[in-house]
Amino acid sequence: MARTPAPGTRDTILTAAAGLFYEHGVRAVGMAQVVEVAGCGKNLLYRHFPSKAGLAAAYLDLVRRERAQSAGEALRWATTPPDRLIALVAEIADWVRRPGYRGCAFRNYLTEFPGDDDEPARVARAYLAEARAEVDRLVGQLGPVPPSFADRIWLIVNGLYASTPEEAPTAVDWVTDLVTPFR
Amino acid sequence: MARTPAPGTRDTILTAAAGLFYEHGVRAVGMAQVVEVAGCGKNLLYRHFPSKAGLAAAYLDLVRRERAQSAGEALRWATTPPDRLIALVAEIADWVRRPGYRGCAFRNYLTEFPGDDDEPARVARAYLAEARAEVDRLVGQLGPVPPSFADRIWLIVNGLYASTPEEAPTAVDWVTDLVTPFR
DNA sequence: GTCTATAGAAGGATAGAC
DNA sequence: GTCTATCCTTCTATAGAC
Repeated sequence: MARTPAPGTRDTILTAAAGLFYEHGVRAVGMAQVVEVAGCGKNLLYRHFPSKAGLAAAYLDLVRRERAQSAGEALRWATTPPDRLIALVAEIADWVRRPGYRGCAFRNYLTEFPGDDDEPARVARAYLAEARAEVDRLVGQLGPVPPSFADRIWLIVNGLYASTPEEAPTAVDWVTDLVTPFR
Repeated sequence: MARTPAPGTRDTILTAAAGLFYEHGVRAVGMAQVVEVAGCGKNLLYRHFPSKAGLAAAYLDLVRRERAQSAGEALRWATTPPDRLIALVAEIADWVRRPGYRGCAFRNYLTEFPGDDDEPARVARAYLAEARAEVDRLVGQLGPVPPSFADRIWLIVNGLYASTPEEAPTAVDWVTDLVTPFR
């Protein structure tokens, strides 16, 4: 009889790769390093993922799902558009303040592979476009606002992703100030 | 007499390397590529620069000098602290809107080599610390401001570096609004 | 002839892919 | 584990300017 495939292998490999990719950057991490941390053989890695780009795409998609779930929970109890905007920025700030935060995974990938249009780059760009669209949507529900309002919120979001843990609350306080007149 | 060494060789190599490093990222560019674009031999490259890290450090230092000169010219005619803050952000926005802009070279390097503490990383971190200190200095000269004022200006600056050319004016307009009461 | 420059191969390490 | 390719770096061979 052949050996039964372990059920959680793909997740084990993906979790190991995600941690390494985020901490050191995708380019800096080799496939050998991934299999070492994952504790599996190289053939098993290539059975589950077609290439390093495929593994990177799965890594970014994992982060996307984690971010979507975390944002969904944070926005669950915020019902009005201003409260939802505050909650959205506060959730990002919580992420920035988590130990080991090393910037936005999607922006980091696009910095590491500028001009590329492979699968992980498309995942990263799609996430950023969707995040921007979410800001536009919430600002549109705010009521009558100056034409630059959404751009300013997005500017704060972009700055927040580049912030240190100590600077993160500044963004939340500022967005709170900006949307409070609409509460 | 022996053949006279070409005078501008170091600058030629450095300019070629800087263009490649900024456009594609430091990790993505090989020394052979630098040699090819510079139009020189590998011997000459390693005679002028000790290693790839040394070349990367010289690249970041070149950008630092370019940025310092550009900022110096932009701030020359702005005498009051609020005008100088506006000019500082407007100069960055001009940089962002230049064709071929691919983010802040210093932040990009630190994203490509997280955790590293080699010479180019130190150049990058020193530049960012100095830029933040400059903001703090100018805000301190504004007069009595809320305690978060400098953090908010810095948040805009960080967001501006991550902006598209179309979004860049938002940052300038906002800073103008923020400092106008102090003019 | 002497020095510098380029071109290219070689070494040693490490990468991704099978 | 192996195979191929590429990385950075060094070294050799050769061409060209003085």
